[in-house]
Amino acid sequence: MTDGLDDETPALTRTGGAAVRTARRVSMADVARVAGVSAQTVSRVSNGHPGVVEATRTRVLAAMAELGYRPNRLARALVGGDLRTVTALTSDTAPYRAAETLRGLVASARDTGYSLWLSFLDEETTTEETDFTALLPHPGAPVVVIAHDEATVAAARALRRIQPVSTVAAGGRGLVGVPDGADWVLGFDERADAAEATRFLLGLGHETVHHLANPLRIHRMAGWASALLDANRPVPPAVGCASTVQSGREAADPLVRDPEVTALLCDSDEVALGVLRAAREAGRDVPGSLSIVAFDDSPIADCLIPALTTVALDYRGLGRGAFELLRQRLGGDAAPDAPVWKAPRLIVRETTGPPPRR
Amino acid sequence: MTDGLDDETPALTRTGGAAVRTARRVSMADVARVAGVSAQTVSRVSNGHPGVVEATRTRVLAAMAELGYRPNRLARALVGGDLRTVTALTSDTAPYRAAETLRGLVASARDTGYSLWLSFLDEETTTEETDFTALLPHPGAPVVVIAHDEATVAAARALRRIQPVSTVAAGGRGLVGVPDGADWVLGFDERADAAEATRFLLGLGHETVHHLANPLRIHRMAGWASALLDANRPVPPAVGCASTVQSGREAADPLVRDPEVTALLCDSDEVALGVLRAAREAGRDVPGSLSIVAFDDSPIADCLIPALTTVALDYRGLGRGAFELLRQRLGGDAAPDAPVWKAPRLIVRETTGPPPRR
DNA sequence: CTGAAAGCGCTAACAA
DNA sequence: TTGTTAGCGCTTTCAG
Repeated sequence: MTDGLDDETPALTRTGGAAVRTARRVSMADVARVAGVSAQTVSRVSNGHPGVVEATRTRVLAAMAELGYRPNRLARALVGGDLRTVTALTSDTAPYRAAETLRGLVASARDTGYSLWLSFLDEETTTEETDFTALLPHPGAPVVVIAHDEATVAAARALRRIQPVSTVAAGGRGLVGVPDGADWVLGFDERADAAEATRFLLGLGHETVHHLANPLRIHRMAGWASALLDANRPVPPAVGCASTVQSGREAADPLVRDPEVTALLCDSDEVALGVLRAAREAGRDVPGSLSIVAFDDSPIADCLIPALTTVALDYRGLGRGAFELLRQRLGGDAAPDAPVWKAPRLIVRETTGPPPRR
Repeated sequence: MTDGLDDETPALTRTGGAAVRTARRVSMADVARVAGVSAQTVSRVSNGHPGVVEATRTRVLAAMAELGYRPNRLARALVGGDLRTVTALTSDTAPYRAAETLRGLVASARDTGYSLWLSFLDEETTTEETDFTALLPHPGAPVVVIAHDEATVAAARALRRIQPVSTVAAGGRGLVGVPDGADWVLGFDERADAAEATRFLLGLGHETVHHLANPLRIHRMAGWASALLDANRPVPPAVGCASTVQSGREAADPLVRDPEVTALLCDSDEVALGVLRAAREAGRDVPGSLSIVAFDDSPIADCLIPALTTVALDYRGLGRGAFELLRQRLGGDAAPDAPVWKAPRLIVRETTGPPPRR
């Protein structure tokens, strides 16, 4: 190696087929040599340890800059240090909620110099008998599980057993099987949100409100039921569905054929889309003969016809919050006590109105 | 907190705040001791190296199983070995395409024992002056860029310069700025797909077809234009838009107000949803006065009202293909020459019909 | 066919 | 305040 400056990949390309190895990284030793200090001092500077006199510090920093030094996170992690990586564990990133939560997670991770390792729960592999260690970059790696279905909730629990401190289930609060109030769980106040939406529908004059619910979200159900009870209304059986368009369509089918059903609370915008289709096929006019309120306020809500009345939920903020909580539990910083996400907000659009006249 | 029942966290929790270290992993040395061989032999077995007599092999394997040994990938990578990790680089996982591609990637990665590192391009950080090394787990890490917009395309190009072998742009072929025919790029035959969709619309009797296009997808535009030209039809200016619902709605606005526009080819289902809304606001009936064909066949296509005529594209397969290609380029296996994804397919639903009578 | 030695890049512990 | 010694878990030489 002669000059500096080159970094990139000069002659290397021709290495011939297999795993081209990059031009020997600049290591701490290199920096140390240039700065005329020991590797240890470079380490201290690199990690912002106290007790390095300003003069040397500057010298080391200069050498780092000159050489384009970047610490090798693998080596750092190997000695028990921090890989500076969060593992996001989930079963699907396609649903709006999951995608947004992930985005929030990634954003704050990056802001703090963390990288994101993404692990998917295998759909086939059953129950808790998953090999979680295989899902992690290394044992003990901090993970945030983005919990929104049975598989992810089970995973959150199982992980707790293996890794006491480092797991946080974003969106988990209010899910069956996730201990409520656990300090490693983060989620919206689903009970209040559902109650509010239900009251809104009641206020429009509906006799009662039906619920197309994700069976996992017990707090939503509780909020819905109690709002009904408080108003002395009958509580119809909740109808279970997954949080997908198709599932919504199928689950809604019997409901929309029942003229008694005039107001419907849906688990998500995706579900509501399916409901809209089912209603149309059953000849139900929305909102003329059927009102719909959903949750999420994803980008589709605004453009559907009719546009969806829905509760806007800040999943991105939730993702950010999950990361903060994780760092905090890892002993990083003090608790970030400012509220992390925007308050939920019922956005009234076109799918809601008074019940049909009898 | 007193009770039992709460399972989890045995004695470990009390370690006191910071990074609880898990109960010392079992290492190669441990296995070696139990098997009565040297660590080196364990390594050989672990990596399937030849030249280990069957008897020892079995013994080592038994010891591994007994101890629950898992190789430490960080240590392995540190010595120049393979981290067994793919980095997916993209700007957003929310769009259906990106989400599905990612899924495919993750699926085949897992099947081969790889993990996935997810890196997001920073929206703010401009141009190619991004610090790509910072986006990678370690220098030289193999990455698949899921390219679908300017930022990702730029990233794909920039990465090439740094890492000759290991990048593959899924979905990149046919994007401006990605060298066509490059053997590190994988994508659908967008030209043919767009031409087919255009011909379909022409066949319905439309005088011409307008195009709400992602300006990056030149091959789509080429296919569309040439289908028009082949049929001796006028080629109207393509209207640019991003691949989002809102962008579709805005971009479609002038188009749907123009009665001359009777057929519209849209960049994605998301865009088409926005178009549907714009059409509705302009009082255009779909498909009565305006026909729409989109691309993707995402879950929403089927449930929109009217249901979307769209070209189904197998992004999941694309993701799988990208991973295979990557492995192959890394010198892994032979080329997987079986086609990796399902052929595109025009699914005719409810947004298409003959043009309005004049 | 198997083992021993050396070292990847880093940090904890101790010494100076 | 700084340097030295060790060693994380693994793989690559090179010997036996």
